[in-house]
Amino acid sequence: MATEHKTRHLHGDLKNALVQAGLEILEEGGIDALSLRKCAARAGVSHAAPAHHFGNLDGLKSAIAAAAFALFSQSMREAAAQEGDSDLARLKGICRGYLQFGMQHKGLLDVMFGLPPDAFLKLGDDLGDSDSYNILRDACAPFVPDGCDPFVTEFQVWSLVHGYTQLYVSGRLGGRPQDASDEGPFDQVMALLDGLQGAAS
Amino acid sequence: MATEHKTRHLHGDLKNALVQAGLEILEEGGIDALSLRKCAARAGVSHAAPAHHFGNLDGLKSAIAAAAFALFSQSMREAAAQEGDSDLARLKGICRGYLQFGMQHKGLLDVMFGLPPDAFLKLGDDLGDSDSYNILRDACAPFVPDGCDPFVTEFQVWSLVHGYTQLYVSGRLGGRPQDASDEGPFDQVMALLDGLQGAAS
DNA sequence: GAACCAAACTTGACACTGTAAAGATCAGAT
DNA sequence: ATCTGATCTTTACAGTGTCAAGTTTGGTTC
Repeated sequence: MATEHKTRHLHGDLKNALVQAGLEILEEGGIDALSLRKCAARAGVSHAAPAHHFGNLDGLKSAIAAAAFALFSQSMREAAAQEGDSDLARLKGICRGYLQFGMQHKGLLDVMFGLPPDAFLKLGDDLGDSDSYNILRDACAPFVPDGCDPFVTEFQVWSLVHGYTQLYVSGRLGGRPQDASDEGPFDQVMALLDGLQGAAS
Repeated sequence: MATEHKTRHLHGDLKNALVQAGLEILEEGGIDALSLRKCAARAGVSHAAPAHHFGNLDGLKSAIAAAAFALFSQSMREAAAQEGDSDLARLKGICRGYLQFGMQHKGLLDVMFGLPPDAFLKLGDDLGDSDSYNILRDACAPFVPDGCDPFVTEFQVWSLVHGYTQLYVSGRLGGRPQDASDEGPFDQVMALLDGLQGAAS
C-alpha cells in the first residue's frame, strides 16, 4: 500500500506543481487570490511545503514570474509573426503581443512587474525575462541611430507599450475593453513610433 | 476628567486623520506597510474605526489616493513652471513632474494606480484625478492635430510617461537611481515626443 | 542487510491582517 | 427627560506568511 498513489511525497515535481497551481490561481482570481497556502492546497501538500522550496512568498512569485515570462515571449513572437515583414510592422506586432498578453493574463502581468527588481537577478539562467527583453531588443535594433546607445530606443518603446498596457488593462481609460479583441486606441497611440523610422540613419 | 483630551471621541476629523496617517505610513514603508490597523493605531483609535468611515480597505485607499492626486498635480505644476515657455517644454516639464513624484512618493503612486478603476468614479467631485488629468490635457492640447480626437495625443503622452515612471521607479533598468535627482535617460526617452510637434497643423 | 543521513514534507504555533457583529458613548433634536 | 442616530470600541473569526520542531522516505555507507 505504499505505491497506490505513485508519489505521496517526494514526487519530485512539487516545484513545478506549485508554480502551475500559482499560474492557475492567478488566471482565475487575479493577484489578490494568490497565496502560499492556496497553491499548496491545490498541489495537494501541506501549507508550509512551498516555503521549503521557495523560501517565502516572493520566492514563489519569482518562480511563477519566470514561467509567465515564457508565455509572455510566446505572445510577442506570435503577434509579430502575424504582421507584415517591415521592421516597423514587426516592432508594432511585438507591442501588440505585449498588450494582448496583458489583456489575457492580467494576473500574471501583475506578478511579473510587481516584484522587487532584484528578484529577477536570481532567476538568471532560469530563462526568465532576459528572453523577453531580447525580443524587444532585436525588434528595436533597426531603429537605433548610428552611434547611439540602443538602450534609449529600447526604453522608448518599452515605456510606451508598458504604459499603454498598464493603463488600458487596468481600465484607466473611459471604458473597459468591450470584448477580448478590443485593443482601444492602440494603433493610434503606437503611431508615435512612426517617428523612430526617420531617426534611423 | 472628561475634558482632559479635548475630544476622546467624535473629534470630527478622524477621516482626515486616518488619511494623513495613511500617507505617512506609505511614505515611510511603502504600500506593503499600509494597513487599516496601523492607520487606526497612528490616529489613536481602535482598529475597527476606519471601517466605519471608509467601509473597507479599498475605501481608505481611495481616500488616500484622492489626497495623493492633489500632491501629484502640484508636482506636475511645479515642474512645468521651471521649464521654458514653449508648448513642448511645458509638456515635457509636466512629464518630469510625473516622474519626480513617482521617485519621491513611490508608495503613493502604487496606491493611486493600484486601485480598481471604479474606485475613482466614487471620488468624482472629491478633486480626484480629474484635476491631474486636466493638467495633462491642457499641456497636450497644442499638439492635437486638427480634426483628431485629443484623447489620442493625451494617451500617447500618458502611456509614455507612465510607462517610463513605472519601469524606472521600480528599478527595472540596469541600475537604481543613484541619487534623488538621477532621472535616468528621461530626456532621451522623452525625445520621442518631438515627433508630436510636426503632427500639429 | 542494518544503520545512518540528508532532503522533503507535515504539524503546530504565532503574530498579523481584514472584516463583521454587537455593545457603549455622546451630541443634538424632540 | 428621553429618544435617536452617528461615532467609536470590544470581541470574535477566518485567512495570511513564516518560523520551529517533528516525521517520513530514498539513498548511501558500513
